[in-house]
Amino acid sequence: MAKDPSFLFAGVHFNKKKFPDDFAKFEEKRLTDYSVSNSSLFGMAVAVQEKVTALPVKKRKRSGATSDQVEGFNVFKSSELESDLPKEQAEKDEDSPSKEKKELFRQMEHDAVFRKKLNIHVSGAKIPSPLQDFAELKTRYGCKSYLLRNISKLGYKEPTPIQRQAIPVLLSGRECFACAPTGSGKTMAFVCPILMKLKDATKDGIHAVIICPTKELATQTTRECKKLARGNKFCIKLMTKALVRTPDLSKLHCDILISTPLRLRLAIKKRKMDLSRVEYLVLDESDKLFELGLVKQIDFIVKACSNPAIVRSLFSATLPDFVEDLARTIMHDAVRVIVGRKNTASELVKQKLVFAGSEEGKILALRQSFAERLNPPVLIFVQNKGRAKELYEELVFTNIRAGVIHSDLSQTQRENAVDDFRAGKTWVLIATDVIARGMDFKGVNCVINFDFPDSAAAYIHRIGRSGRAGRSGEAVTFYTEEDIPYLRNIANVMTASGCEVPPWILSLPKKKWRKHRPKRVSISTKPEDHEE
DNA sequence: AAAAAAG
Repeated sequence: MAKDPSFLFAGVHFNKKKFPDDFAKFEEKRLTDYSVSNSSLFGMAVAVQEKVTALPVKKRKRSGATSDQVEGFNVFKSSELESDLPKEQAEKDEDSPSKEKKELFRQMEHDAVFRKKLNIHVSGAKIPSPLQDFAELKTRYGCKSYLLRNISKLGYKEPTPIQRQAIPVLLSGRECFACAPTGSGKTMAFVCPILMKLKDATKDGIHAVIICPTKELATQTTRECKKLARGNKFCIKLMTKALVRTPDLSKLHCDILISTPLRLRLAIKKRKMDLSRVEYLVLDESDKLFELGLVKQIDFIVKACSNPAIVRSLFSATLPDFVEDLARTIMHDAVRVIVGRKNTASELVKQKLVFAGSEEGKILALRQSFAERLNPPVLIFVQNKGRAKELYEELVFTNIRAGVIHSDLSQTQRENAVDDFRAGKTWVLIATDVIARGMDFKGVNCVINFDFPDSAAAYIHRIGRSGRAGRSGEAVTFYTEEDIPYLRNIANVMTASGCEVPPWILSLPKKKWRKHRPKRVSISTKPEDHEE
């Protein structure tokens, strides 16, 4: 296993030198904002705090120190700063400081054991205890009954590790990096604290913003928010074309606004949308949002959210080091929550590699596998839009009910493709990476990587459409001669999540991700090609 | 290097 997890993103071309500048500028502004709106002392405390909290992270990177050592650092730090104790602990035994200290220490030991049991790794100062159960939301944080009712009605039995830790962190007003496997309930983990913190009396401005990399994901997240908020009069809005055209967008009231980056940036720029009162900003699939081409828009949005008391959080199943480094320059006293190991695939997915020989071999292998056993719903990922269209043409004339989705389709066509697949009208959905991230389809039994993925991160997200919410799943990845140099990168992910890989693949030379994707010959077994 | 993110 490679020591450096950044191998995962070796193929991502990212100008590390360039963007820290943008963020440095932002940071400058942020610090001055602090000194204007708050006391300058507070601004200084921020800088000092960041210096201190950066230490354990660096230590971890260099020496591969375990999270326990990192937590040990926090134990030390917290016991020094008892004036800032969480309320519930500070209230106890006010008359006897040594007893108070002991009780706190006992609690922290207990938390450390509990986190270890659940494979939760944390770093940062004064991290709140993980939740024992959802009921604790009421006892510890005064959560309203409607939300607990919705949580139970929606079938959440007990919190997943990311929910156990990220919810208390966000509720305590701390910024947060969160990395947890695909399908482990990250969306609920950031929506729930927002709903709890919103004051239903306020009727002005935008209070929380969630950014998603695709329209499909934004739509899904909006629906999820509305389900959790049911029975309450919160205003939850998806940033649609129609909404952008609303007259007087600058006076829009909305409790939670969900948007894709470009559309929101345009609304701020052209329609004077006002984000200065935003209290919560969530960057979902944050590593995707920090990719070249999107990061500038994210930067613009982050700057537009000028409320100095804002709580920002980053969520993803893959969190490369460069994203953390970049984000750390803008985050303030952030807590880092990692469930399991960073950048690993869901262990619920049984992964397989299949040598398909050539491009023609792939379509044959697909046809044969469908003839033997078609266990819908099945998702098929291809390299680009053109190939999605081609493969769809291949399957549309068979008795297999197939759908297709990619960004060349109209908004309605895209929506229909998702809806039909969800409703079971189509058994097989052919897709580009547009739906590789975050999309939650009920019980996808099998993900087929018809074309080899672009990166280990893409692989992890693609196969993560299956094996969600505790269900098992299957993933098959086709490869050809051209893909062999990159096979080992995927094989490493497979072994890390407990799947068997032929030994010869693991002994292949290490290779960084390609700069040029293979030009794949067209998928060409159309009947007319053969008959004429 | 493609895909996605506007209109």
